[in-house]
This record gives sequence, C-alpha cells and structure tokens, in this order.
Amino acid sequence: MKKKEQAEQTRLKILHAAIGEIHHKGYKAASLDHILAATDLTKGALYHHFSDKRELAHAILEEYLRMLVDVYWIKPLDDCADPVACLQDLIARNIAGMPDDEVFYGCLLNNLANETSGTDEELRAHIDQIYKSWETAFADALRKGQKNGTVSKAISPDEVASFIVAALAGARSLAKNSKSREPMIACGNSLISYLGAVCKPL
Amino acid sequence: MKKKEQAEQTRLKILHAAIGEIHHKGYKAASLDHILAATDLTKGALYHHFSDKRELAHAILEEYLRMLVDVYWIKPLDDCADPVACLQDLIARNIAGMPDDEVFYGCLLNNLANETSGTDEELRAHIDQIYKSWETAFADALRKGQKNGTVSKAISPDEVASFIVAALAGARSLAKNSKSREPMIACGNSLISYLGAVCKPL
Amino acid sequence: MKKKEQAEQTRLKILHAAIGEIHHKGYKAASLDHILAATDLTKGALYHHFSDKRELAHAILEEYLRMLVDVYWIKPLDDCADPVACLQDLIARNIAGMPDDEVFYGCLLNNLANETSGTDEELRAHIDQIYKSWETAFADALRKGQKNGTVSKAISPDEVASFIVAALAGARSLAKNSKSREPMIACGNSLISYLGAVCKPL
Amino acid sequence: MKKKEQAEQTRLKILHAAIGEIHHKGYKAASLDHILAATDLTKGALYHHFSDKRELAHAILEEYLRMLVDVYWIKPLDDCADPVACLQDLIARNIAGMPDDEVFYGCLLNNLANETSGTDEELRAHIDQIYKSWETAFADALRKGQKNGTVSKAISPDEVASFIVAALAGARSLAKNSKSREPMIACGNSLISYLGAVCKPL
DNA sequence: ACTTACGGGACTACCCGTTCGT
DNA sequence: ACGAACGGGTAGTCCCGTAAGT
Repeated sequence: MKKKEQAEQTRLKILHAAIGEIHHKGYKAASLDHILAATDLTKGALYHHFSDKRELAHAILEEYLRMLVDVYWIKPLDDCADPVACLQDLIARNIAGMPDDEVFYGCLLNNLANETSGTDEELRAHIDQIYKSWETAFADALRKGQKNGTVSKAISPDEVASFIVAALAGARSLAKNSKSREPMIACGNSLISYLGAVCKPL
Repeated sequence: MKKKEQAEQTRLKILHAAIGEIHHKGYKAASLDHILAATDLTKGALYHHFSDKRELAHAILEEYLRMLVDVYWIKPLDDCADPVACLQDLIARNIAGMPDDEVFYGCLLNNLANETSGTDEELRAHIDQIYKSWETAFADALRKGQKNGTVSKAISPDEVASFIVAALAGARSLAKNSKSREPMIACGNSLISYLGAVCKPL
Repeated sequence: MKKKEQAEQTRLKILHAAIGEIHHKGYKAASLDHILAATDLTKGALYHHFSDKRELAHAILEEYLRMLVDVYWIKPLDDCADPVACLQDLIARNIAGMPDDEVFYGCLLNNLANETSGTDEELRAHIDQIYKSWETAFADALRKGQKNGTVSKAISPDEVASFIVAALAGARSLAKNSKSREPMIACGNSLISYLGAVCKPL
Repeated sequence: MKKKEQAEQTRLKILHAAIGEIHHKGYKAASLDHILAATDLTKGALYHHFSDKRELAHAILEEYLRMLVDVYWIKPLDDCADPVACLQDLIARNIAGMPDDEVFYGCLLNNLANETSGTDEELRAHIDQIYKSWETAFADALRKGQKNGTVSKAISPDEVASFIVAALAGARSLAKNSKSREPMIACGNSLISYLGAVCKPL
C-alpha cells in the first residue's frame, strides 16, 4: 500500500509543476519538458498518470481550480443570513488577501478560459461548468436573501451573480496586464457600492 | 507612386489575415504559415512588412484595436453633457449591436492581454496603454460630469472607469466561454443600474 | 497444478492478442500497450512470459504459424498417391475456404517475412525455416510422385515446390493490396493448370 | 532559374535517401532523421518539399517505382508479335540481370504494399494502381497474342497476367527471406514452362 | 516588393523495457 | 504470476525566421 501513496505523490508533483508552468507561460506555451524538469521525473511518469496535455488541464480544473473556487467563494456563503453583507465582505477580503504574484500572473481559470475555450470544446465546457457553479452559489445566496427580505426583489439574482463574477474576472485581467493591484481595488470598491446601492431593499 | 499603394495593400492583407487567425486560435497557436495561406502571399511578404510575429501583434494593437476602442468607446463620449446617460447608452448600444461571432470569439484585446502579458513585456505595455486610454476617456467624461453637476462628487472617476472596463472585459470572457450572449446582457444591465444608482448626484 | 494452467492461459491470451494486432498493424507498428489493452493484462504479464517483442514474434511463428502451415498444407499431403491431384485439390480448397478477412489482412507469415527479414536476422531465419518446411513437404510429395510414376521426371521437385509457395504468397500480397479475392482465384486456377500441364508425365 | 534546378536537386536528394532508408528498414521503421542524415539537409528542406512521411512514400511510388515497372516490364512489351516469347524472355532477363542487393532487400513496391496497405488506404490505392498497370500491360499483350494467334484462346489474359505478377512478387519475398537467388530462379523457370505449356495455342 | 528554399529547433505523443511490490 | 509505476529515448510534425534570388 506504500506504492499507491507514492504514486499519488508523483501525480501531484506533476500536477503542481504543471499548474506553475501553465500559470506562468499559458497553456499552449507550457512545455511538458519544462514541467518535468521542475520535478525529478520523466516522460514515462507523466504519460502514466495523464493521457495527454489536455488531460493535465482537465485535472488542474477538476482537482485544483474547482477547489479554489469552492474554498474562497462558495463555502463562505453557506449559512449566510445577509447575502449582500456577506458578498461585500467576501469580495473585500479576497482582494485584500490576494498575494502579489497571484495578482500579477492573473487568474489561472480565466487565463485557461481565454486561451483554450475557442479551440477545445471539452475544456471550454469544463471551465464553463466551474464558472457556472461559482455564479450559482452567488445567485442562490441572493435568492435566499430575497426570501428573508435582506435583498431587493427588484434585482435578478442570476444577472447580478454573473455580473459580479464577470467584474472580478475582468479586474484580474486588467490587474495582470497593468502589473498593478489598482484595478482590483477599484473593482472591489465599486462592487461593494453596487451591492449596497442596488441590491439592498428600499 | 502606385507601387507604394500596392505594397500597403499587401501589408493590410497580411494584417487582416493575422487578425482573423489570432482571434480564432490565439497568439501563440496562430501560425504564420496559416496566416499567409489565407492570403495569396508568402513568407517574404510578411517579413518584408513585419520584423517578426510580435511586430504583427503590435501592428494589430496599434492599427486595429486602438481604432476600435476609439470608434466604439472614446469618440462617442466627446461633447457629452451628461456622462452617466452617455455611458449607459453607449454600453447598451455596444452590447446590443455586437455580432454573434464577435461574442463567441471573445474580445481580441482581452485575449491578447491574457495570453501575452505574462511573457512579453513590450506587448503587455502596449496593451496596457490602450486599456489606459480607454479608462482615461471614461474617467475624463465622469470628471467633466462632476464639474457640471451631472455626476456625484462622491465617486472616484478613475475607479469607476476602471470598474466599467473590467466588467465589460470580464463579461466578454464569460460570454466566449459559455458560448452565450447572456453574460454580456447581465453585465450591461447591471452596469446601467450601477451608474444610475451610484454615480448620479443625490 | 492449477496455477500452471492458469499461467499458460495468460500466455495464450497475450499471444492471441499479439497475433491480431500484428496481423492488422504490422510488426513494427504493433504496440505492446495495444496488445495488452486487448486483454485484461498488463506489462508485468507480458514480460513474465516473453523476454521482449521479438520473442513474441518468435512465439507466433513457432506456436501459431508453423501449426497453420502444418495443418493446411503439409499434413494433407501425407499418404498421397497422386501428388499433382492432391496439390491441385489442396490449392483449390484452401483458396475457396479462406475467410474474407484473412484475404484482406494478408498472410501473417508473409507480412512478417517482408517486414522483419531485412532487419532481424533471427526472425528471418525462423521464418525461412517455416517456409522451407512448407516447400520441403511439397517437394517430397512430388518426389514420391516421380517414383510412383504420377509426376513427370522432367521437373525439379524443389523448383516446383518453391514456385507454388511463391505464387501463393504473392497472390495473397496482391489480394490484400487490391482488397479483392481475384488475385487468389487467378493464382489458384493458373497453378492448377500449371500442375496439370507441366508436372504430369507424358 | 538556377534556384529551381537547385531545389529540384534537393528534392531528389531527399527522395533518393528516402528510397534507400525505406528499402532497408521498411516504411514504418524508416526515420526521417536518418534520411536527412544521409543528405546534408535538415527538417526544413524535407517539409518544404514533402508535406509528411506519407507524401514521401507517394513520391517514391509515383516518381520511382512506377518508372521502374514501366522501364523493366511494360515498355519492353510494346510492339511484341509473340507475347509468350516476349514474356519468357523478359522474365528470364529480369531475373538474371537483377543485382544481388536488389534480391536481398526485396522488392520495394512489394515491401511497401505489405506494410502499408493494411493501414493507409491512400497508399494502398496508389500501390494497387501501379500493380494494375503492370498486370494490364501483361494482359493486353496476351490479348493481342490471342488475336494474332500466338496465344491460346483458352486462357484468360487477366488471370494469367495477375498470376505472373503474383508469382514474381512472391518469389522476391522468398528470395529476400532466404537470402538466396534460388526462389527467383525457380520461379523464372517455372513461369517459362508454364507459359510454354499453357499459353501457347495447340 | 515579394518568392522560394531552407535552417534549425521544439513540441507532443508515443513506445519498449525495467523494477518493485504483492 | 502478475500489476503498477516509471525510465529513457525517439519519432513525426510544425513552427519561426533567414537569405538568396528575381
């Protein structure tokens, strides 16, 4: 049973190196050789654990990015009485707590989406699924707020959810491109204002 | 004198084909051979007019994308008395008027930004410059509004401008990835609400 | 004692899958991984029973192809009083009774011979040995016929035997390549005419 | 105009090296790197003149093997009054005149046919076309003989043609595999007997 | 101004074989 | 006896860029 653990360790080592390489260079520009050079492994190990490069991307989506979205954006909304306040808090904390290199390298999910969704239908669908789960969590929270009277009934939860995700994704793009935190701060402040002004009941 | 025009025509033919290929496949995945195959030209023509692939991208940025931003987002704000109304109108019209394939292939500027800004400093700076001019136009309009009393003095023009651009860019990302217009509509509606609720003076 | 049988069963399972894969794809193009995928086994099993890919080919030759030649071409000539008639009958029956896919995939022995004999001396020798036993059976039968007067003494049994085998092998090549049974029928008819016209005593 | 000739020279250099490599190692086992190492050229030159490995094979078929068949087997039958005699002569001369290494490496056309026809439909069709032109030349000659009374009307020209080609191809296989000229001599003698005994009119 | 020929390198995707464990 | 993990190497493809020619 030692072997199984060791193998899983190896798999994760490759996955981690792949995350780094793809985050830094992009999916297409990422080189499997570089990924392996970052580990102490060789081609054999890689192609034992992953059938090809696309499978690596799928694994990153499923085992890494989905978890990140879950931990940072979905889980914290469980059992939230006042979704507007929760979302404001969540946005503020996530932006403030984001490490510099995360800001400068951009959002891996967003990067992957932009680069692959046009050419790889399966990857696109996979990414879409993750984005959808993100939006759904926001929308569900807002719907709950509409029921308990903390959220204005005039807004469409689905639209607001999609808007917030879009704004956050766009801000990460701008931040990466301007090598500056400012777009994210601007986006955070604006979203907080927006939520307070538009989504609260009269 | 005719020769000069013919040559310029050739240059533009390549530029056009490059725009299409890069928009569809992405910068790295775009192949110079494919670009040329889409024209009736060969390597010699390309490398006569452009020093290398990066220069092609720079030309696309300078001669195509900068113009698009100008025509669609900056020029329409000249001589605008009520910037909030102008922006709301602009956003609504741009989203409604965008053709389907533009929606599905995403924003070329945004695609380029995501793919190249991490690895090519010059391209990043060039793209940033275009984004900045976009944001500046929005911010200037808002500042003018603050002076003539049509815009709330409580908001930061720079932050709001950055926020709007970020939201639009993010929405285009989501739309491309979900193969649907919905994220853009949601974003448009929400931005319009936001502008009305937050940026108007009391 | 049961273990031994089970192991032998495993060996045969691999051998069978290898025969199929090599027949369809050729020796070089055949993949050990594909062969194993066609069974429910893995590398460990293969390399337990066979030292390497070449050994697999040797096993196919020794345990499968030699047997086929024996059953279809050598055994039927035992105790044959009139070898010309026997050969004519044998050729006609073998061609008529050959299933379509056998026709279209060609003769495995011939395929192996063409592909490996130039690069692997041991395989070449092994294949040659099988061909030789085939020719020898024909030649011996003809010699016996010469003794009992049913075969013309003017012909060289060795040459005729070699000729028949060559014609049959060539016809299978042509049939495979033309995806048609016709070359084999033409060859069968012609060989029968040849035997009747040339090998019968005056 | 110098450049065009130089380029054609380059193309032929690659083609020649490819013929050698594929003849010696087989199609699948042939390495493009080895082919190029045999010339003073690099990948760029190869992929400028040929789109891929299969195209190389097609070029060998079209520009080399078709010509060989033409020169050695088809052209000599033009203006032949007595096809049986012509064929007998042709077969004898071709076998006698064949250099040793040609015998030992086998017939490139036959090798290609055996190795590729099962997996590449286009190559199969191309090879078939060449074999067909070969058979047709034999059959046409025999038909002419039937008209002028030098060939028995009892035989089917198409079947006999196919048979001769099959026998010759098979003999080259056996010769290659046995590293001996004997199978070809046996085949030549037997075909000559066959033609005399079966195809001559009574 | 533009074409054709070519250099030279990189990438992914295999493949065969070994080793360790069970 | 067999499974699973991994080593190590090579193959074909394609790509960007150069340079000589016209």
